[in-house]
Amino acid sequence: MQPEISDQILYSFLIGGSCASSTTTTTTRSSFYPFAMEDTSSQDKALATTLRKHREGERMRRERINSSLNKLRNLLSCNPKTDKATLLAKVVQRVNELKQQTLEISNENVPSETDEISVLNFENCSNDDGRIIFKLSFCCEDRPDLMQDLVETLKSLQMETLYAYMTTIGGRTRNDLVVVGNKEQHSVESVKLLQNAFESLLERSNQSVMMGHGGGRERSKRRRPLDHIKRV
Amino acid sequence: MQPEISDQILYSFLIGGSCASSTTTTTTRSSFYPFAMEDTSSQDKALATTLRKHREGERMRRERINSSLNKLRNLLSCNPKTDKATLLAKVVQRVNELKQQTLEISNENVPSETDEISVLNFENCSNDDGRIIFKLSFCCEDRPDLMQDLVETLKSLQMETLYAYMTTIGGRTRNDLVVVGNKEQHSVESVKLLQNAFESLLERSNQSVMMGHGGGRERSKRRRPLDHIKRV
DNA sequence: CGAAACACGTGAGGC
DNA sequence: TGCCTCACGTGTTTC
Repeated sequence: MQPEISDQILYSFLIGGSCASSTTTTTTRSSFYPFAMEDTSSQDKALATTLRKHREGERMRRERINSSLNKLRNLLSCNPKTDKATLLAKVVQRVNELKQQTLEISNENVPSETDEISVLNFENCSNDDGRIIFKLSFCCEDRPDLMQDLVETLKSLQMETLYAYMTTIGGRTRNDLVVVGNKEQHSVESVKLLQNAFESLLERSNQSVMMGHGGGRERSKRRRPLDHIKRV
Repeated sequence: MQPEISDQILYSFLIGGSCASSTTTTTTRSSFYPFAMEDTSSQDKALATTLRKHREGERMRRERINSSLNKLRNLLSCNPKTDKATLLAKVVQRVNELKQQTLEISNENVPSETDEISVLNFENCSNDDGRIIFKLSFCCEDRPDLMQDLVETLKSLQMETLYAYMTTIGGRTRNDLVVVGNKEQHSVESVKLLQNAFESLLERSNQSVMMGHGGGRERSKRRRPLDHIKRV
């Protein structure tokens, strides 16, 4: 876009043609014209090449930056003409969102070392389709028939599983479930039902674990030093 | 940092002091000095304020951009002195990573409309601790005893579940499992074992579904228009 | 016309 | 010293 100024003009300008930068310049200059070569020493030439390198380096730098900016425009799939400031603001927002998402996912599914239950209903999920949705999370000692137990518990409560994220590490398991019930049979109060049902489920887990090998079913082969931790 | 040049000098320079930009300038200028006030008309003053606004606007723009850049420096938790180019390159990389991560997670867990099985072993997970790890994914019609069936199948194969991500939507379910087996009993060949075992598991699923209400267990109450789709 | 965005070349400063 | 990065003010374009 901008017309390229030749180096000749450039360094002549620097040496002789200083205007705003030099306040001592007088009007009585014998030669102001750029191509008056008698004034140009080797020093001036060196300065000129320095400036040229500087200029080119700066251009490369701008290219690198703008290259990344364009990539970001594509990644956020926004208008190619989006200006830098708004683009970067959007990038900040997006990175924040993505960071939080992955954090939630990766942290949520790590089994805790103590037994826990959490039940809540999704008030905001009020699409009025006659269903009521609950989120259920619990951590406990793992056992082979836990899944079966879980399914039967929900069946007895007349509830269905929508999503289940289950993680088992070293004998302990964390389960995050989204379950639905009919509104004819369930209300917000069913939170307590779920709570009670899964408390007894965890209770059964503990008993089965505490009975040891001789009693009920055999324990998981892999043990990690968690058995000594108190139950809540 | 940079010394602020007064508007006076500035617009005088613009009008009278044109050097490199104007090629028609002659040496015979009566007044070249910036502070020759006799030349300053109201037009010049207007031009000066225009320039001042322009300058300030540009400063604001830079501030907005650099503000976002600093936020990104914090978000990526990298050195506050990281230069713009490398910072932006890192941002591109990070956004790509995060995008792919969340995409994998959110897309992987949507049940497909056709029955599918995929088994592979993690060659790269060779920590030589006597265990061999497999990743197992399958989609099929949902049924109440699926989980129990799954657990029993793995038990018969002498394998344990490390992670399980299960999603059920409208009667169809997708299960992604990471299972481990002992290296004394299992090798890479066990991929086929798993494949066969879960093919028959899916086969049982189809039979139980096709038997309808009269036969086996009752079907899920929520139905979506998928039953007519051919099985593979 | 003004407001806003961009690329440019330059001076300053860090290593 | 030279190389690199930044902030700055400007000329230009677009709406």
